[in-house]
Amino acid sequence: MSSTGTDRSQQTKSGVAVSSVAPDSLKSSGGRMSADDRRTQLVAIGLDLLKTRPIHDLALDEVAAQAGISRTLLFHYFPSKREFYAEVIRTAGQSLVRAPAFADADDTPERKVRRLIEGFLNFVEQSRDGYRSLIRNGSGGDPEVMELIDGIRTQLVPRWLDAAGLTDTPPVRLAVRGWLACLEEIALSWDPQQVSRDELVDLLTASFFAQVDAAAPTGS
Amino acid sequence: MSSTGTDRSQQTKSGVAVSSVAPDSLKSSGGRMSADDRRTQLVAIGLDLLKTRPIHDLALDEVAAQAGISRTLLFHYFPSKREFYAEVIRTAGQSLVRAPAFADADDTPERKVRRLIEGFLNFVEQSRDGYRSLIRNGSGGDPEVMELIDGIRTQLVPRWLDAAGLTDTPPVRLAVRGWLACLEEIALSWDPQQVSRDELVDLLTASFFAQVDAAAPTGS
DNA sequence: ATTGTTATTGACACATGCTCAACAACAATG
DNA sequence: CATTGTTGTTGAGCATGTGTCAATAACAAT
Repeated sequence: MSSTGTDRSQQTKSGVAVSSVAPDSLKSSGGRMSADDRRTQLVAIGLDLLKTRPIHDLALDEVAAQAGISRTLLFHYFPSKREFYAEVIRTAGQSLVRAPAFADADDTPERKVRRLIEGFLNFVEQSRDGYRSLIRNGSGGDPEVMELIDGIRTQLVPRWLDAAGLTDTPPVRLAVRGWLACLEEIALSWDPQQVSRDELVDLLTASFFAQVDAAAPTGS
Repeated sequence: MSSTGTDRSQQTKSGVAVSSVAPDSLKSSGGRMSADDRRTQLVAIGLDLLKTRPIHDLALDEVAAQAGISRTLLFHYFPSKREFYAEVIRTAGQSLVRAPAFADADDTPERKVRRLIEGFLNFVEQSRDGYRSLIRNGSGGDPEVMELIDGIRTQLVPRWLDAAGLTDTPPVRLAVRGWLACLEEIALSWDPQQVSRDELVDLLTASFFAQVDAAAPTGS
C-alpha cells in the first residue's frame, strides 16, 4: 500500500483559512496531479464557492470546472456530494477553532475573555457571509454535517471555561454554550453604525460574566 | 399508478406544536378539492415531512404522493419548490410567534419574562426536531427563507422588551436578540437529566435580566 | 520494453425540478 | 337539457444534476 511516504488519510497539512486560500490550489491545472494535492485543491475550491452560495445551489460540475477536471474525478476522491461538503465544513471548522491564538497566562480572567471576544469578532468580520454560510447555516440539514458543526461548538466551550477560570459543571457548560450562540448572533446582526465596536466588546464581556454568574452564583 | 385508493392512515403522529392545521387536511386524497383546502393540505404535509427531513432530501414527488395528487398539481399551487418551502416555514413561524399569548398585565416584569421562557420551552419541547429543522436550520441557504426566519426573530424581540418593561434602544435590542439565540441554543441542547427544568428556568430568567442589564446598566 | 498502478475521462442510468398542452369535473347560462 | 366557461387535474417531456462503469492515458518499477 504505502508507496511514496505520503499517507492519504492524513492530509491535515492544509491550514486553509475561511477567507484566504492558497492561490496555487485554485489554479486550474488540467494535468495529472498527486492525490493529496488534488484533494486539497478541491476542498479549497469548495470552501471558496460555498462561502457565497448555499450547498444545493452549487453543482459539482462547477467545482470540477474550476479545477479543470471532469466531474467523474471528483467522485473518485469523494464518494458523494455530501461527503465532499462535509469535508469542506470540517476544514472551515478547523480554522475557526484554531483562530483565537490568545492571551498571556498572566492576564486577568476578564482580560482573557475580552481577548477571546475580540478574536472572534475579528474572525467573523473577515468574512461575514462565509461564516454565516458555512458555520451557521452550513448544515444544509444533513445530520452528519449538523453533528460536525455541533462538535465544533462543543470544542469551543472548554476554551472559554479555561480563559474565564471556571469549573466545568453542567449548568455552567450549558450557560457558556448558550452564550456562544448569543455571541454568534450578535456578531452577525451587529451594525457598527448603531453600536460602536468598543461598546460592543464591553457589552459582550459584561454579558459573559453575567451569564455564568447566573448559572453558578459566585455569591452576591 | 398507486393512485387515489391508497389510504394513508399512517401519517406521522408527531407533535402538533409547529402545525396548527385541521387534521382532515391530511387525509382526503385523490378527489377534486377546493383550491384553499388543497393549498393548506399541501402545506400541512410539507410541515409534517420537513420536521424530520432536510429540504434537499425531500422530493416533491413524495409530497404529491402523500396528498394523492400528481407532482404537476403542486406546481399549479406553488410556482417553485422554494416558494412551497417558504410557505411552509412561514406557517411554522406563525405558530411560533403566536405561541406565547398571555401575560397578566398585573404581573411583575420578572414574572412575565418567566412565563415567556416557560412558554418557549413548552413550545420547543413539543417538537424538538421540528423546531431545529424548521426554524434553526431551516433556511437551507435560501436567502428568501433566511429573510423570513430573520423576520420571525425580529418579530419576537418587541414581545420580550414589552414583557420586561424595557425601552427600545439599539444596544438593548441587540442584547435581547442575542439572548434569544442563547435561549434557543440552550433549549435545544438542554439535557433534563443533567439540569432540572426549574433550575433551567431560574438560570434563564437570571440570564435575561443580567444580559439586558449589561447592555443598559440600571444600577449606576 | 513490459508490466502494474492510478489519475483521469466519456458515456450512460436515474432522479428531480419545472413546463406545456390537453382533459375532466363542476357551475352558470340560455 | 345543452352549451359554455371556469378551474382543478394530469401525463408526457425537457433540462439539469448526482452517481456508476468500463476504458484509457500517464507514470513508476522491474
